[in-house]
Amino acid sequence: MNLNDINCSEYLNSSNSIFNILSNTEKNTLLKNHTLSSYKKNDVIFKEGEIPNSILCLIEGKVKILKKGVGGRSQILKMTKPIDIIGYRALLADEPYISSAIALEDTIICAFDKQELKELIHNNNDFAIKIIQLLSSELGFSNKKIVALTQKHIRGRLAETILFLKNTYGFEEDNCTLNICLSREDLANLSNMTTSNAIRTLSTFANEAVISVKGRKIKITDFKKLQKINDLG
Amino acid sequence: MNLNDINCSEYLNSSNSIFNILSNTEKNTLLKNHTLSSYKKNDVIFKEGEIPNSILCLIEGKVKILKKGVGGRSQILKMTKPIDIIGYRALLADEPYISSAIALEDTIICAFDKQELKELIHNNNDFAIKIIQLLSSELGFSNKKIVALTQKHIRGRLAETILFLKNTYGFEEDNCTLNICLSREDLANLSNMTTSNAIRTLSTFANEAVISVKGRKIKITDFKKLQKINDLG
DNA sequence: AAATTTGTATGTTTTTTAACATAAAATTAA
DNA sequence: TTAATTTTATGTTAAAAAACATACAAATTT
Repeated sequence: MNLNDINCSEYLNSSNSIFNILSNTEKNTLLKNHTLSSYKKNDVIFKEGEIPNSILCLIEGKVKILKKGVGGRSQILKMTKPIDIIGYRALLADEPYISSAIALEDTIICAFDKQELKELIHNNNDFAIKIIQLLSSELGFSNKKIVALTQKHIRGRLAETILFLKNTYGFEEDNCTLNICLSREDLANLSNMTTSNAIRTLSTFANEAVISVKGRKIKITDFKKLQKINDLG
Repeated sequence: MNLNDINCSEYLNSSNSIFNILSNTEKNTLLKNHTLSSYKKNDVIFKEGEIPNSILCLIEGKVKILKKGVGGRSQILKMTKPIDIIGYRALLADEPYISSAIALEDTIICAFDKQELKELIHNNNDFAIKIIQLLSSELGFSNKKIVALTQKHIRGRLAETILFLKNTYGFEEDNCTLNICLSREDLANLSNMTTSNAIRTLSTFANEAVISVKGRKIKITDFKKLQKINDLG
C-alpha cells in the first residue's frame, strides 16, 4: 500500500482503535498534525534508550517489541498488529524506551504528537479510562508471562507461543495455518530459549503430529494436544 | 498498632499516597465508607481467582503479591509497603485477581469501595493521570523483570533481589542491614529459583563477603561487588 | 550463475539448575 | 519440658537447557 492512499481518519474510527471514542473535534486535532512513515522488514522503529516524542499507531504490517538482556539475547515482549498503538508505555511513564520496536514485515505507522496525546488524556476522561484499561490488561498479561516463561519447560513455552500467535494473528483461510511468519530465532525469543532449542522442539512437535511445518508456515494439526502441552507446562 | 488508633485521613494526605491530590470533598467521600482490617503474618488478603470489590491501601505492615505457576511453585511479583495500594490492577481491568496477596508481617489494610474508586477516576482527571503513571511505571518494571528473571543466572538473580529489597525497604539504622526479613523460600520465590539454591547462593555470597547473614537478617557488606554480580547477570 | 551470507537441522558435550537425601538448627505446639 | 514441625544447611544425583560443532538449504549479493 502506498502512503498516499492511507486515510488516517478511517483508522481512528475503526472499531479496534482506542481513538474511536474521541469527538470529531478531537480526532481532527490529532489528524491535523500527524506523520506517516513506512518501514521495510527488519527496520528499527524505535530503540531502547531513546526518548519517545510521539505515540505510534500501527496502520499496516506487524511489529515486534523486544528488550535485550545481559548476554545480548533478546526477549520479545509484545507482538503488534493493526491498529495497535505502540510505544505509549514509556511515553506515559515519562521514561526513555526500555524496549525496541522492529518491523516484522513492511509496515506503515502513523505518529501523533506526544503533547497532543497528553492533552487528550487530560481533557477527555473516557479516553483516560480507555488507557487505564489498556495498561492494566497489559500489566496482567505481562505478569502472567513472568510466571509462564520462568516456570514452564521448553515444550510448554513453545506451545504457549504458538497458541499466543494464533490468538493474536489468527489463521489463514484454511483455518489452521498461523497468519504470521517468524524466523526460528524470533520464535525462540518469544519463548525464552535458544534458537537451536526452538528448531529442535518445533521438529519434535511436527514428528508428534501436533503441528506441521513448511518453511516458516506453521499449521496447527492437533489443537487439543497443543493445548495439553501448554497446560502441562 | 490498634485498629482504633488508625487515622485514615492522615494516610490519605501522606506525601506517598496517590490519594493526596484529591479534594477534601473527595477524600471525605472515600473516608465515609471505608473498612479497616488487620491481618496476622501469613494471612491471605486476597486470592487468585477471587473478584475484587474494593481497593486496598496498606496502612501498616508488608505484603507480598504472588502468582502460582504450573508446578504449584510461587513467583512473587511485587512487594508492598505502606502506603502502597494493592489489588487495583485486576479491579481496573475488570478481571478476577490473577495473583494472591499474603501478609509478611502483622498488617493493617484500609479498603475503599470499588465503585467509589471508579467514580473518582471518572470525575477527577488528575487522579486518572496518576493511576496511568502508576500502571505504566509498574508495567515497565514488570517487563524488565521478565528479561532479568529469564536471562540472568542464579547469582545475578539473587543479587538483583537483594538490591531490589534494599531499594524497596531500605536499610535499618546501621545503614547496611535490609529492613525486611524474609524466609529463604520467599527469597527463592522472588528470584525464580528453588529454596535450596537460594540457601546455597546466599551462603556463597556470605563466604565471598558480599553480604553477611544472621538468621533472616541480611547485611550488605560489599555493595559494589553485589552490584557487579547483578550487572554481570 | 557463482559466491557469500544467513537460516535451518541435528548430533554431542558441557553447564546450569532442579531434585533428592539427610541432618542440624530453630520454631511451634503439646 | 518434650515432641513435632518447619526452616536452614549441605552433599549427591539427575534432568534440563545452553553451548558448541558441523552440515546442508535457502536466500542474497556480486
